[in-house]
Amino acid sequence: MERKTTNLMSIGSLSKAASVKIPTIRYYEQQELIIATCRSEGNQRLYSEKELQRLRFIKHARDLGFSLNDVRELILLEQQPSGSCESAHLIAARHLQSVCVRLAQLERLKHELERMVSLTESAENKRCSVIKALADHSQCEGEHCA
Amino acid sequence: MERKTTNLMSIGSLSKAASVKIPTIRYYEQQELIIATCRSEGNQRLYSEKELQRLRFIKHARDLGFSLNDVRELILLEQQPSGSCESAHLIAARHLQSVCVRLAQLERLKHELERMVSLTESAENKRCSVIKALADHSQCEGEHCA
DNA sequence: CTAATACCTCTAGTAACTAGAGGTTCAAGT
DNA sequence: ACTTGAACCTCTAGTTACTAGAGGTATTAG
Ligand SMILES: [Zn+2]
Ligand SMILES: [Zn+2]
Ligand SMILES: [Zn+2]
Ligand SMILES: [Zn+2]
Repeated sequence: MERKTTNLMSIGSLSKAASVKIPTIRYYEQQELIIATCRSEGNQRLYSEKELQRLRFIKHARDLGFSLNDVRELILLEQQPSGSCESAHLIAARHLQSVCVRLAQLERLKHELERMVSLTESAENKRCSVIKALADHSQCEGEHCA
Repeated sequence: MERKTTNLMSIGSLSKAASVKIPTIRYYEQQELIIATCRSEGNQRLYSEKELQRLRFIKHARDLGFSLNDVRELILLEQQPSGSCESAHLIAARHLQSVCVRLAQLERLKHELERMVSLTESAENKRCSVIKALADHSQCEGEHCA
C-alpha cells in the first residue's frame, strides 16, 4: 500500500502552475469543469496534481479555440475507459472545420480592408474615401459577409 | 420649392431592405446608432430613405468586422463636413491590423488542429491520441496561445 | 499577536445580439 | 363597420467566457 502524500496547493498556486487566473478557475468550477480536491478548515480550495493536469488540459483546449462545451465533452470522454475515441476525433474535426471557415472569412475581410485603407482621396474632397467605401458595398471586390 | 413626398417605411420594410433583423434594428436604436424619422399615431417606427442608407452603412461595417463602437465613431465622422478623414482612415487601419493578428493566430490553430486530427492511434489503445495531444502542449509544433 | 496577503461568496458588467412574454396597432377582407 | 391575423410595441432575460468589484474571512510571516 502506498501512502498518499498529501501535497495540496491553494488556488493561487494552481493558478500560477497552470497560467489560469484565479477567477477563471472559480468560473470553471461553477461550470463543473473542475472541482477542488477538498477544502481547508477555513473553506479554502485545495488542489492536487490531478486537478493541475485537468486545468492544463482545459487551458490547452481553450488556447486551441475549443469551446467550454467541447472541453466539457472531451473531459467526459477522457474519463471513459475506451470507445470514446471517435467522439473526440469528431469534436476536433468539427472545430478544425469551423476554424477553416473563420479563416476564409477573415481573409476576405483582410482583402477588402486592405483595398479600403489604400484608397486615395479624390481631388475634390467631398467625402472620405473610407467612409464612401463603407457606405457602398458594390465597391467591394467580393462578398465578405458572415 | 419641392414638396417632400413622405414615403416612409415600417421597421419590417426597412429590415428587408437592409437585410437586418428587426430586433437588431431596435437594438441599434437603443445604442443610438439609428433613430426612426418619426412614429406613427400608434407609436410604430417609421423610416425614410436616409435611415435606410444609415442602416446599410452600419450593416456593411459590421459585415467587415468593425465593432459597434467603431461604427458609432465612423457615423459621427461621416456627419462632420471635413477634417474627419484621418480619423476614419485610422479606425480602418487599426481594424485591419486586428484582422491580421487574428488571422495569424487562426493559422497557427489550424496547423496544430490538422496535425492533431491526423494522428493515428497507437496500437495499444491506452488513450485517444486527440485527448493525449490536448493534455500535452509540448506535443505541439509551435505556440498558439491567444 | 498583529498586519499583510490570500482567500471566500455574490453580483454585475462586457459585446452584439436573440428569444420570449404579454399587449397594441394596422391593413385587408367581409 | 367589424373582425381577424399579421405586424408592431416594450421589457426582461439568455447567450459566451470571462473580468471587476464589494464586503468579509483565513492564513501566514514577523
Ligand atoms: Zn479619407
Ligand atoms: Zn462590401
Ligand atoms: Zn482517438
Ligand atoms: Zn499546444
